[in-house]
Amino acid sequence: MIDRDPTVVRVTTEAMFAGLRDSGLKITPQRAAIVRELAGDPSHPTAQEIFDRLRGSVPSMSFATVYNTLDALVRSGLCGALSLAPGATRFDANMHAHHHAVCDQCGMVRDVPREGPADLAARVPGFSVRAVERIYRGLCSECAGAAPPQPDPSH
Amino acid sequence: MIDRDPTVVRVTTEAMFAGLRDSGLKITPQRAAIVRELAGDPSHPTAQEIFDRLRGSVPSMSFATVYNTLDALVRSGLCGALSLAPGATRFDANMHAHHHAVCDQCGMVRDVPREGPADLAARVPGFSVRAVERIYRGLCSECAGAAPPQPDPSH
DNA sequence: TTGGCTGCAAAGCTTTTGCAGTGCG
DNA sequence: CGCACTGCAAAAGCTTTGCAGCCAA
Repeated sequence: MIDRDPTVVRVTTEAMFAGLRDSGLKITPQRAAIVRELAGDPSHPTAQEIFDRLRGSVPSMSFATVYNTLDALVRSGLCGALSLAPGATRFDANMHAHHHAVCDQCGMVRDVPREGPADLAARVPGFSVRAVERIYRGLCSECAGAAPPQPDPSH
Repeated sequence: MIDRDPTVVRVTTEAMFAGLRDSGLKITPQRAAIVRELAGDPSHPTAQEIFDRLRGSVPSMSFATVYNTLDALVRSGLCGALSLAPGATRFDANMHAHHHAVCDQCGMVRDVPREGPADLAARVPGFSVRAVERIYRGLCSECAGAAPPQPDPSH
């Protein structure tokens, strides 16, 4: 499920192109570059990070275009937008159902496969549940070395 | 667990004052007002909302003080900071272990009691899990009426 | 008394918007 | 060929910072 080998990247990229076409959206060089960058990066980059990486290869790329394109992808259901910690929104090309691990220290976000049956039997009175998402909070292996203790910032 | 009757508000307020003292922090009129406002509000207000509500009763209140105080409370483990959706951080005086329901439409955040055993047996390879948090995404009862369909932004 | 806190204001970061020109389909 | 998309720039929303004066302990 944490599958980011070249074949999967290609398949994901193709699926995003097809999805854009299906939604009646145009495939421009800028969008193609953003899609390729996102599909090939499992680290959940921010809009800023994507922009910075593409400046070299697509010099005319503008900030607004990155936001516009990511917004179009999210609206078409072709990628996910994650707001799991303070700071910029992160984007996720992995559209399989999965959870996330977030490092308290460095902010890293990693996919965590969903094991066992979905908790879609979930019922919350007075609320129409569409999806249940889990966030594993803690420390990534890099930060776990001699990390100072930290109070729980998320309740 | 969603307990916000006057008695609980008083207890929560007292606990926050005691916690501030224990952390060597001063209890100023501004901080007292912020603590009371937060303890009495189960709706997870933003810093802006708290500021707006206190403008009337504490005219000298400044924006930076609201942020400073909320930051002090979070650092001392006396309240939680929630980043569950795009937009401003929300604050939560409920420090019992619980989950959250987030409305896709209006952004409302509601506490959801944790039922059954904690999933603290959770294990993620290469990650040191401190807490597992669940987010129920969907529509609140108000938005569920004739709400236009919405693509899953967080899968 | 004094170090921490407040208020003000300015800056920083993230995201959105308006608009004229461009190019994909 | 037309309309969606792009780039630029400015603005809007959220949060942090610097600093002089004030006050809780």
